[in-house]
Formats: sequence, C-alpha cells, structure tokens
Amino acid sequence: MSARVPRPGSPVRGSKTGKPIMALFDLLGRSWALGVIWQLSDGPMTFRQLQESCESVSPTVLNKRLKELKESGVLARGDSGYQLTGTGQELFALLHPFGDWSKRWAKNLPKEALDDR
Amino acid sequence: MSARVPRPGSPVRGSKTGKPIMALFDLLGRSWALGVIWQLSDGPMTFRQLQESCESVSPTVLNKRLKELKESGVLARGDSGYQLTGTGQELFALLHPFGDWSKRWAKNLPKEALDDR
DNA sequence: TACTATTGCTACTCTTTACGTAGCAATTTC
DNA sequence: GAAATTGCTACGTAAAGAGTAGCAATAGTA
Repeated sequence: MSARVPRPGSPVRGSKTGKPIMALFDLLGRSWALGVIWQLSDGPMTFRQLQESCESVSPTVLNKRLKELKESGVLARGDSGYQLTGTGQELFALLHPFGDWSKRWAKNLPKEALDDR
Repeated sequence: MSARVPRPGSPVRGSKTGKPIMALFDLLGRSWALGVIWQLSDGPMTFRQLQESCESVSPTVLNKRLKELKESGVLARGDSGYQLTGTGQELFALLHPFGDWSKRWAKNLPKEALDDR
C-alpha cells in the first residue's frame, strides 16, 4: 500500500546499490515528478491549481508525487499551498536549462527524424 | 504494440499541448531513460553492457528506451554499440550537474527527513 | 567444418504504476 | 446556512515495468 520513496543509500527501482544519482533518477523518473517541480518554480500552488496546470493529472498520481517529493525534501506545504524548498529551488536551477534545450530539440527533431530512420 | 514516443508538438502522456518541455519530461520520465543517458556518457556500450551497468534492467524495457531515445535523436547505434549523438551529449551536459547535487542531497536527506516529518 | 560463446533481441507471465471518474469531509465564501 | 472550493480517497480499467526463458544471427575457436 505505502509506495516506496526512492532514497539514496537504499535500493530503489532498478538500482540495488542505491547510488545517489540512481535514487534521484528513480525519484524524478516517475510520471509528473519533473512536471510538478517545473510548475512550482513559479511560486506556491494549491493542489487543484497544480492539477490544472499539469493538464488533468489524476489526483491519485499527483498526491503520490507530492508525498514523495515532500519526503525527499524537494517541496513542502506552506500557507499558500505546495512550494519548493531551498533544496527544491536548487534542483530547479539545474532543471531550468532543459527548457531552452527542449525548444531547440523541438525545432530540430523533424529533420533528424528523417535523417536517422 | 508500438509504444508512443513522446515528441514535442503532439500530445504526450499527461500533456495535451505537447509543449516541448512536457514532451521532454515525458521522454525522460520513464524508467531508466535518464540512467541510460548517464551510462552512455562514458562512451559507446553494447546492449548487454548497458544491461549490466544498469543493474539488471529487463531487456524489454531497455529495448523500449533505446528505441525511444534513438527516435528522439538522443542516441544512435554505431559500430561499437549504442552511443549518444551530439544532441545527446548536449543533453548529458545539462544532466551532469545532477551528479553532484544528488550527493549533497544524499548527505542532507537524513537530517531534513527528521526535521520535516 | 562444427562447436561454443556472445550479442541483440522477442515472448511470456506477473506485479506495479498510472489513468479517469466519482465523491466526500473539511474549510472558506457569500 | 447554502454554495463553492480544496484536498484528498476509492474505485475499476489500462498501460508500463520486472523477471525469466529462449532464439536467431554473428564472431571466435578447434
């Protein structure tokens, strides 16, 4: 019933060693984990706001992700809703460049897709 | 049978708009996608080498991830196995800082876990 | 040439995760 | 005190992943 939250040092999905990077990848490699962090970078949001901005993510999954990310110290619940912690903002700082990258990727993909197939 | 590969511009898992960043998060938010990119940063690897270095990831899933990442232009198959493309190396460059971050996270987590719960 | 080993998968069953919808208890707003 | 809004939980169904077995194709060896 209680979902496993990936933590560095203990085995996680796919990783028996629990190497920090693998634990992190397990945490982030779940649906909407990255999206939630991305959305929260604009400031605190309520549960329903998050649900909307994540385009109809099911409350079940959203709640699971929130619990996991909370337990991982990435976000916390404050007065105005869920928000990134200092740690979480640090993590977002690393994530931020992916925005521009994804746009370039979107532009170049059609070309490459034709080349490579 | 044929798995959906997330592409910017078209709806992806959870995202109807297909915003590039959401498509990217969908692509990377699948089990072992980040891990595979991480492993390949050391150089080309064969299928079986990847399987080992990803600690017993099932061949089914590995093969799916490889197809998706290949179709997304992140990696390709060369003479000495699977390897990151230029695009893929660019992506890894963004991913690289997560290594150090995860180590700091691993050190601080126990403390925070006690504080926050 | 035939034998063996390795590689890159596919097939299968079982479990876990996610989706989609409904709804409810606890505030908050009027 | 009635109506909204918020933060969930509870379903049932569908999709994704784990774990194991094995096979066709190539490479290396006797």
